[in-house]
Amino acid sequence: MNLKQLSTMLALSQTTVSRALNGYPEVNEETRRRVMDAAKRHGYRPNPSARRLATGKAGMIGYVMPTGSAVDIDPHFVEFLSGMGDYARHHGLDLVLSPTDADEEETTYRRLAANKQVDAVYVSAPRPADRRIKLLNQLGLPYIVHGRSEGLGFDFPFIDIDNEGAFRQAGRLLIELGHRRVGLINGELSQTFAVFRERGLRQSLADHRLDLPQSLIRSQAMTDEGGYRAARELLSVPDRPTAIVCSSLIMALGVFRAARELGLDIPRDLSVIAHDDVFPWLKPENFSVPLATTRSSIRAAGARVAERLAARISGAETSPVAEVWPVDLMVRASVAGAPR
Amino acid sequence: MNLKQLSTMLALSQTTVSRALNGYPEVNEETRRRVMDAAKRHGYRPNPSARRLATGKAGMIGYVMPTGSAVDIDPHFVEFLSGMGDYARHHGLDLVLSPTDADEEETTYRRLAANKQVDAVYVSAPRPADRRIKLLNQLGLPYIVHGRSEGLGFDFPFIDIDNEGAFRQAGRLLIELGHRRVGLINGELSQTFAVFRERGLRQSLADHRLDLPQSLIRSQAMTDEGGYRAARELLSVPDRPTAIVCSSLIMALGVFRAARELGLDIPRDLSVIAHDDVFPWLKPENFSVPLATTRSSIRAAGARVAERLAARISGAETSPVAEVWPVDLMVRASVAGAPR
DNA sequence: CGGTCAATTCAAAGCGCTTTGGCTGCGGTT
DNA sequence: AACCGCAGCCAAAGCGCTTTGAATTGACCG
Repeated sequence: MNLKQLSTMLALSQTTVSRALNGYPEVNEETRRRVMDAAKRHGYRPNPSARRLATGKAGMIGYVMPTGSAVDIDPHFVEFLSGMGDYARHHGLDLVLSPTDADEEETTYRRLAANKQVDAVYVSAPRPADRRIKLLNQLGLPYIVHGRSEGLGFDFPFIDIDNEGAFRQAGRLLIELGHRRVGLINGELSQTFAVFRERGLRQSLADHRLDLPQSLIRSQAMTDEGGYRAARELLSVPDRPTAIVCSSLIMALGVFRAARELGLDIPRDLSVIAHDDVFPWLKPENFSVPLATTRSSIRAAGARVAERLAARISGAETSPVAEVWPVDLMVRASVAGAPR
Repeated sequence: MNLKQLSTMLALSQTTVSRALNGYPEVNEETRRRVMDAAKRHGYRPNPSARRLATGKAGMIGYVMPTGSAVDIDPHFVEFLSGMGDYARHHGLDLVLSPTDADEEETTYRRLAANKQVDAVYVSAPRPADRRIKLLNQLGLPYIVHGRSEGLGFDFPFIDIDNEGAFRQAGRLLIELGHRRVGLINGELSQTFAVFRERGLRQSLADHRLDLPQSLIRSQAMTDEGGYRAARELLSVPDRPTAIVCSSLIMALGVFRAARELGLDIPRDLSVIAHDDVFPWLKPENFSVPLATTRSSIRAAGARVAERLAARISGAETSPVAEVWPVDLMVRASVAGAPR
């Protein structure tokens, strides 16, 4: 069932039917009703390829997905995706993933833009001075960055959580509890969020004339094993930290394991705070000692990004709006006063 | 730069240029070279919408993604996706995710098929007698199922791992080690894989005239908390199992925690074997006691599904090929002889 | 009563590509 | 010398939709 068939069936022109369906005003209300009705009854659905060709709009949101044996997509991605799906579902948007070799990202963005394969894209895990953002800006393809980038020299639309504030809060709490040596187990510093988190923690310490020496920092892939290794290293020196702030729940698993192996009791000997992106399958309150966290739902962020992308596509949003979400500090049993 | 421009530029017809580019034989080799050359030099890329409209082929693989606040996409999905990406990337295929309310899946499949938005789809997490499979079969949209379904009354193309064999092996090992009471912490039985795993374990026990009573089985969502709860229940009775087989690494986290709380030593008091889908961020060898697993890379499966979908699209594969992958049993320190 | 205007409707021109159905030469046949 | 067959190329017809520019109609105006 296509437009032509439908319109002859109704003894109307394709023009009118098309307009009736797309809500144009210059169509008689009764005619519109007839058309809508017939369309529904015959299950008419406009062919998206044809529509795309005619309008140049794709009705899709794109994501350039770096892949390759060396690239691990982390589990945060799927939560974020769920969030985008939550929004997209109600707005007839589909999501297109374009898998790409890590070193061909640029080509892929260009292709998506040139072909108008998608109306907008989102950029995740931005790095400082991220080249993708520069490129997108120049291509004129609508986009939203999930996270932030620094040193780009222009404003761009993003949504991010207040990573700096989150870790500043975490640090402040620990200091108030008497901790003086606080360790940081972070994601890789090539990611902006990790830079911000370090900055936040450092600042809370500086506010109390305390230091965050390099020896107390580890920055690496956010895996269970990474957390474990880092914690072993930090905790195996004589002057070990009495508290650790850590960038993900998965890393925290490794931290707990390391503490156990070293015979350190949480929170008596070691306080731990981790950032929680809110996974349905791993919850901080279920850790062997309920884990204090800085919490922000990455899924909610996904939904919001989709919403803003839709706004940019429709032209409702045009300026480089910066949106920073506050982060909740959830105090749980894994923090306590510093051992003395 | 479009076909028309390119062809006038070359003083050739669109027909010839199109054919040259698409490798049709009725084009002079030298002409073809010239065309190819000019196309590359000017960065010509055929507009996919136009091509789609003309050919009816989409160049995309679809996935109907159930979403909604009640629906959690589990982290396996992203690994699977990575795998599809690994293949798709080299073959110019994009992936389209159509987020859908759980109860509108059927509509979405129909839409994808009717509009030819995608050339093929894959179906994940199949249930027994899965209606989606029935529907796809009838719609004539190429598809591959990742996993199996039973009781459909016809053959369909799928790829699955040998869940039954895996858990049979796991059971056999435990029995040989002297275990007589073996518990099962499974995913929900609405999923076919869970049915197969239970069947496999039951069979290994039956081979030795042993029973798998309902009291030793828990089937539920595969979360850390689920694993914990189930393990607490199984282990809190007087006649507790001496071994537990468990359907996922994430659940195993909860099992370990429960054992720790109950003062049970792994493997002295309790042997544990879990199924490992191979996550880069959580590895069985890094558990507090290295965890024995039945292992199969879900990412590899994703790549293979993409490959077979491509084959079905091109017509290279037509029959309902069933592909079942063997599963490796990785024996590690979490299993030992039964306590006596 | 001719003319104007707003409300509706329509025919037709694209959008950029693939594909059908020729057409043109030229070497080779008979 | 007339005829074939084939390699190579082309014009034009779609694919199904949106949108431009015009036509039609009836109400309303002076």
